[in-house]
Amino acid sequence: MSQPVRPPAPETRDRILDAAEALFVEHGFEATSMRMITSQAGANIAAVNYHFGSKDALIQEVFRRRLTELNRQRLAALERLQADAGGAPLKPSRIVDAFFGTALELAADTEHGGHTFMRLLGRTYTEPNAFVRQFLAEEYAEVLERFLGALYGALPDVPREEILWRFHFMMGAMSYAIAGTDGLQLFAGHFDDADPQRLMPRLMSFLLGGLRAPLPEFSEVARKGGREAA
Amino acid sequence: MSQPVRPPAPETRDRILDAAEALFVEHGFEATSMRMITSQAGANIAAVNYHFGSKDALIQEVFRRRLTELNRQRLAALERLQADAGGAPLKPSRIVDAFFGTALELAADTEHGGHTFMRLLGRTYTEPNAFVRQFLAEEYAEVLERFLGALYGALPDVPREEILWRFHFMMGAMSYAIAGTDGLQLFAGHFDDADPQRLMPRLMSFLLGGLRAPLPEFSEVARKGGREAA
DNA sequence: GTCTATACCCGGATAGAC
DNA sequence: GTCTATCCGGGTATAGAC
Repeated sequence: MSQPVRPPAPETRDRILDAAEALFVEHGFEATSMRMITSQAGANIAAVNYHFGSKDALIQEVFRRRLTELNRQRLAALERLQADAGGAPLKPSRIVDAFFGTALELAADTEHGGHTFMRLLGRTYTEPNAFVRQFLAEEYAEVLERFLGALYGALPDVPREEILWRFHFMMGAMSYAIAGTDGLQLFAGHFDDADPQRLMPRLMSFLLGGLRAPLPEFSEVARKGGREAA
Repeated sequence: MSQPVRPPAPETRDRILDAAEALFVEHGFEATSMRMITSQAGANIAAVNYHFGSKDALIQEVFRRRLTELNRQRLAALERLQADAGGAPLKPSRIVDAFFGTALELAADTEHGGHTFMRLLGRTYTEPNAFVRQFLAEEYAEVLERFLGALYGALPDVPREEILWRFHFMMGAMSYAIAGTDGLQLFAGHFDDADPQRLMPRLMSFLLGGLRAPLPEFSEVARKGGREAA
């Protein structure tokens, strides 16, 4: 019955990551104590510090193991589009789908914690915590560069600055879309149809409508009072 | 020289609120200690507990004093629209402007802390903290009811569920719009033009484009793999 | 009514035994 | 690799000064 090499039970570390991810979603980073995490993971308090070094480093690792994979898939989807197009300009809707659709697919995966993670990620973009923001910016640098470049090429008539802002707005909409699938939000009691299956087409319509909207006109004079006029 | 009634120096309480608001924006709720707040406000540690009862109650009061006024203005703007229309259906763009434009105007006020507050509010919609969410939901109940009703009337051909979701998406976009005016976000280094004056038209174009987008089609079969096809 | 000093318990981090 | 003991800083409650 002796197996040649029993894999050296790489358990504790992963159990801590899973427990932390779930608890962070439910309570937030700060309200989740290391004692909560380790007790849920069946580990000792000091195990977090041993395996990760600090609570902050644990948070970072929770994101890293998921985000790296998500952004890899996003880049792969974009590269597939570009290969299929063979040099021709891409359709903006495809690009948007490669970025946001991939994320929503992960959010739809309730079996392996993808949904849990995306809820966490969505609200973390605006985290005040400096090290979290710094880390996210680094993790996203390449993907943003590539997707923005693709959109610039797909929408040559739209000023780049405008595309940049609209991409930013789209990320906000997605963040709230994911958060909104979980009740207990501002619209609690209003949503009759929170079917995750339908979220993707709903969000995609909205995002593309916003991305393709007529360009804004900037009036040189202050526009104060513009709303008051009938 | 004896004045009739010297107003009994209602200072400490307000100084604490101002200090808390500023520190919450910079560090977040949890990372801001009561000792930081009271020392910045020139007050004793126990003053928070005396004036507000707890840190949570202080957070709540920071929001209440600003949010009540913002939502009052929103409702006033909506009522003005309805009075001017005299029973005729409202233009969706006007409704959107009454809600989001009013908020952005507050965000543009850097003199009296409006900007500071809106940054804080934007990221708080998705707070995991249960009591904060609960409180926001109550503060927003009436405004949401009224604005959604107005949009239902203005867009009779759009399913209400769809309007609801799109309103939710719009709030996400606005939240990120405000957060994006402060550098140090994901897009740090990308924005060349973060002029707050231009943010309003930019965001409005996007929101209206999304709101008026063609309705999504829900396929009955699972759409898995739809993106992979060329 | 307003404010202060202080004591309490909980949470994160670390050292060192095993 | 894991656990125990301990330290320091955070929120909170209270007693009492003004």
